[in-house]
Amino acid sequence: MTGTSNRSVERAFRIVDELAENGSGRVSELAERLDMPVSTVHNYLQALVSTGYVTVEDKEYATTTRFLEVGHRQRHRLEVFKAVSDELQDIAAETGEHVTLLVEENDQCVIVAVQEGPDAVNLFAYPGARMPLHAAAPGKAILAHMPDDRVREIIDRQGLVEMTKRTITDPDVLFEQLERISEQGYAVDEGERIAGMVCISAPVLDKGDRIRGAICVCGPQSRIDEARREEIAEIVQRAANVTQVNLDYV
Amino acid sequence: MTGTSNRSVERAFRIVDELAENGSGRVSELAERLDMPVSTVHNYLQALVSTGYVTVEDKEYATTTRFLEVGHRQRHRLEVFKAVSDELQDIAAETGEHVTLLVEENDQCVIVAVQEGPDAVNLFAYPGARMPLHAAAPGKAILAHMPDDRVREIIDRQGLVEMTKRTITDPDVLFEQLERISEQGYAVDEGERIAGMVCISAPVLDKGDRIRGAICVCGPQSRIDEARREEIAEIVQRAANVTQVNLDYV
DNA sequence: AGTAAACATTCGGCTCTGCCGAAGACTTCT
DNA sequence: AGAAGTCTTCGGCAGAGCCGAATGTTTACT
Repeated sequence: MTGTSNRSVERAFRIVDELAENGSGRVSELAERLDMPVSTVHNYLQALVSTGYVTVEDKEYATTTRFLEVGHRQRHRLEVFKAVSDELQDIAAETGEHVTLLVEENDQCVIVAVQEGPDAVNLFAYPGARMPLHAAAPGKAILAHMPDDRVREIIDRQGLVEMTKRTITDPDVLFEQLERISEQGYAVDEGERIAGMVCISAPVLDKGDRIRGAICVCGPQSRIDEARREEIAEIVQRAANVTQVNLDYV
Repeated sequence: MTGTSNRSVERAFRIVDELAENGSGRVSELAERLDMPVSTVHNYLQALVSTGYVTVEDKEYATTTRFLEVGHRQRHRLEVFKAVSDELQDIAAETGEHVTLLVEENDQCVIVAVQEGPDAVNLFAYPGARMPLHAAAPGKAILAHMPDDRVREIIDRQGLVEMTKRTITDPDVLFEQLERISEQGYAVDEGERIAGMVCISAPVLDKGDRIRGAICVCGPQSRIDEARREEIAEIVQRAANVTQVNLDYV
């Protein structure tokens, strides 16, 4: 964990990040945005093209489907993804809402799979999308099953960023909630990440009680009252349970 | 297009490729496989970790979900992907088979989206998966709508690799088929890429008649006889047509 | 437990590579 | 046609990456 790095690698991926950010990318445009000399950016782009991770058409550079490929390959090796199999689709059909599978990675909560039910609201949710752990139901479900000092580390490094007026920003409040979540077996958030959205999420644990991910259902507040919330909680917990069992056979 | 490159970038992505290939990755293991000094590989991995594209847990290095993210972002900007919207799902439901959307990239045929119908055989098909253009129905559908000299260039660079006994390996035979495909509006292959598989594919063209991609249905030969084949051809062509129209509004 | 073997990580001095200014080719405006 | 902007090539220099060897750490075997 020393500061050992490699400028070229860093720069190459900064360029990739920039391309991913706003799809486009002409040489001088990138050079300006990244504050690098034009000829340098040009060199890097040449190199990236020759790796196959970037293409150029009419001087317009863009990332290729290699990223999709690498991403999907990794996902297929993710045990919790294999274990969840058709559960997401089943829940989506049963609840009609927006269903996701999420895992923790680098102190963040990352969507691994998305399944939209027939009534799903159009969230900006796609595999790979990230969010803070403290600011949504799945993240809280995950934190609730981590050792306390690990949670504290994450808070130290990432802070408790406010995403809406209802986001939990007080560590004490958070820890209190995590306690309750771990007891009741599922987490809820009401507009803590996106105003007007309710999310209900259950954790997936392995045999050693290590947290492996969370299954989450999201829908608009207007549609999800107290009663419906408990109904969904049941469904999500059941799916998490099935996944948990599957984990042993993947 | 000169040989200008950057060793560090090249090496970094060779490491990523290796990680993607077989998920695993300890330092010395990679060093051996890539024929690089251990300390060098170690340095690169450190650099890659600091970019966020690679993680390490217990000395085991792996690619992160960043790749998924970058891939999906790019896909969302791909016009033909947006235009196809729910068509794939509809075809999958209607035919019960394995349905894909593919595009050309760097002389290859790449899967962009997959939708499995209820009876779909389990192909090793995921977004980002690549195949030669000449060896399957979608690739042929795409080639059929490219200028002849472009096709010839691709053959020159890539050759006509034999994937099964039935793969087309003679340029003359290929050109003859492309002619017929372009006339009849769809392409078929019977075990040319995977023995025992039949694929039926229709091209998606834009207003300028430029080829943008292909929609493809795959199923086992046993289930797809002459009559069924024509039925599916109808369905695929209809979907391609809808997509084509949508292209103007995305 | 103790020892050995395998592996990961740090260090540092040498070399070669990435660096970028400037010039030259294109392209796109006015 | 000229001008302004952009892309690409070139080349000499500085410092970044390189990797052998030493050190620390884990694993495996006796």
